[in-house]
Amino acid sequence: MSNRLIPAQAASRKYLFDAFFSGLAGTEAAHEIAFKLGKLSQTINIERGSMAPLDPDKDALVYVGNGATKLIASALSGREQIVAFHFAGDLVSIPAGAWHSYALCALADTDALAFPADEFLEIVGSEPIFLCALLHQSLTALHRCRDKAVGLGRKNAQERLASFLVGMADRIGSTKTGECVLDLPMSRRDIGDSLGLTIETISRQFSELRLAGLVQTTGRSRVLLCDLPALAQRAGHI
Amino acid sequence: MSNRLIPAQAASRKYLFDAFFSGLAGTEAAHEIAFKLGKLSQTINIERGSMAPLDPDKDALVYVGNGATKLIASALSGREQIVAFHFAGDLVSIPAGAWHSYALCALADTDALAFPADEFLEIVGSEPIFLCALLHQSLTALHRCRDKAVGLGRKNAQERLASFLVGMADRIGSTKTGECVLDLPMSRRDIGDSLGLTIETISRQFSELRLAGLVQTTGRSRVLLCDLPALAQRAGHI
DNA sequence: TGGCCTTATTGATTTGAGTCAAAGACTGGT
DNA sequence: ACCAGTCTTTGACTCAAATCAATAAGGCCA
Repeated sequence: MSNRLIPAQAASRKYLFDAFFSGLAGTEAAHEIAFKLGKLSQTINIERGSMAPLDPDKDALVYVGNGATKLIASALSGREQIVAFHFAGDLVSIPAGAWHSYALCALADTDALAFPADEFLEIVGSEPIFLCALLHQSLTALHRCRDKAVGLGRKNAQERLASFLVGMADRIGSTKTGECVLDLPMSRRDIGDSLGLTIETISRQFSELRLAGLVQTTGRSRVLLCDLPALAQRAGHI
Repeated sequence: MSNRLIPAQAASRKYLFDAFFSGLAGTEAAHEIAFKLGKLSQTINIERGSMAPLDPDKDALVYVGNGATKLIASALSGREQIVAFHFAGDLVSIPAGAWHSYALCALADTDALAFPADEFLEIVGSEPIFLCALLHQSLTALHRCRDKAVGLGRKNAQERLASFLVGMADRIGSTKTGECVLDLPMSRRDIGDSLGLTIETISRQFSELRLAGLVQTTGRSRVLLCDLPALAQRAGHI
């Protein structure tokens, strides 16, 4: 049983769809489903900083082939909260008509496949292998979102930043022996919007972590996490 | 395709399992699966205020047959965040070995069925109808959790409480023509732990909403929401 | 019904993060 | 290599919610 979708290596429609689909093949019915999904899918190339062009009236599923995205929720009076980051191989569920309005925005140039959620589920609804993959993706997203909620509800600025860094290390860092090099594709503002803090507070907390010898920064995006266990400790992780 | 599990009417093991299963029946393979799941399931009766006795080392799935529960996440230094509330008919996914430790606690006497998640998925992995139901439950939970994250990250105390009340009205209130009567099974402390606020702040915000004529309270648990649209407006909903 | 214990409300004070403001450092384009 | 514009850092001050403290109300049991 395959639970993990794999990232795409190139931007062309064929590669993108193949990458998406190759994580799922294996059954006899797969060919027909591939055909239907192929027709249903919309290839989107989102350039850094712009929004995925999604129908705001229908729930969407988006497969992120490569690049990186943020999922932004907007409440009244223009306040924005980044609800999740997604990287190559992730599948994002974007609800329409919720309390807040959601938009998917690229942090780097991104190639993706978009599907209307209900039709996707219609097609895939009889194929366990797809459903399993979807289920795992959504459970992973749910568990991440809960951990995020703990941070937003009960942690101070430093714990939130530490938690964010540990989480990113896990997803996009190159770790070895307690150290980790991270190239963050998001700005300080994005980090703030994700952690419920301001850009100034993020900056101050970076300074403190630097002073404590837990991280080093190079330029705007490169971060060296010197001591992951200590950072996880500061993050309030169990 | 059935996406919704139904609540149990009585506490006995048979009724509980039947209620759980009747939301899912329909295929030929159902009988065998029912048998396997029956063997796998553990009936638990959790009394008000106590924790579900779950193996802390294995991911769990819990079907809440009746009653009400809170899912609590604990970070270091004993801080607790309520990550979700669940009512009759809900299926809860509880991860082990995450950043925070999770526990399911009953708000009222509750009857539930507990399953080890991996074995459950093993059994159910080939049956689309179960997977669909699971998928829908987890997507609903994910979308709720995201909306909660927006509140925790970007809303002030009053907006959070308004949002909470509107959400509860949706799930357990009896609504008619813009008004709604709610009997909250959770204490002010629970509300605070869910909204990332203190009990005092909750109390003050209730007072303000009362003063604004948006709610009336009777005793500790009864709340009358006088004007749902206005409340949703205060909640910052789009 | 009365008494006791728990939970909720209200008030005074403190504090951590937000806001406003200014200076410094990257990055991309020419 | 330089310049312009954007992003980041740091500092001074403000404010919303936390904390501390005391009173009031609600619910449960004898």
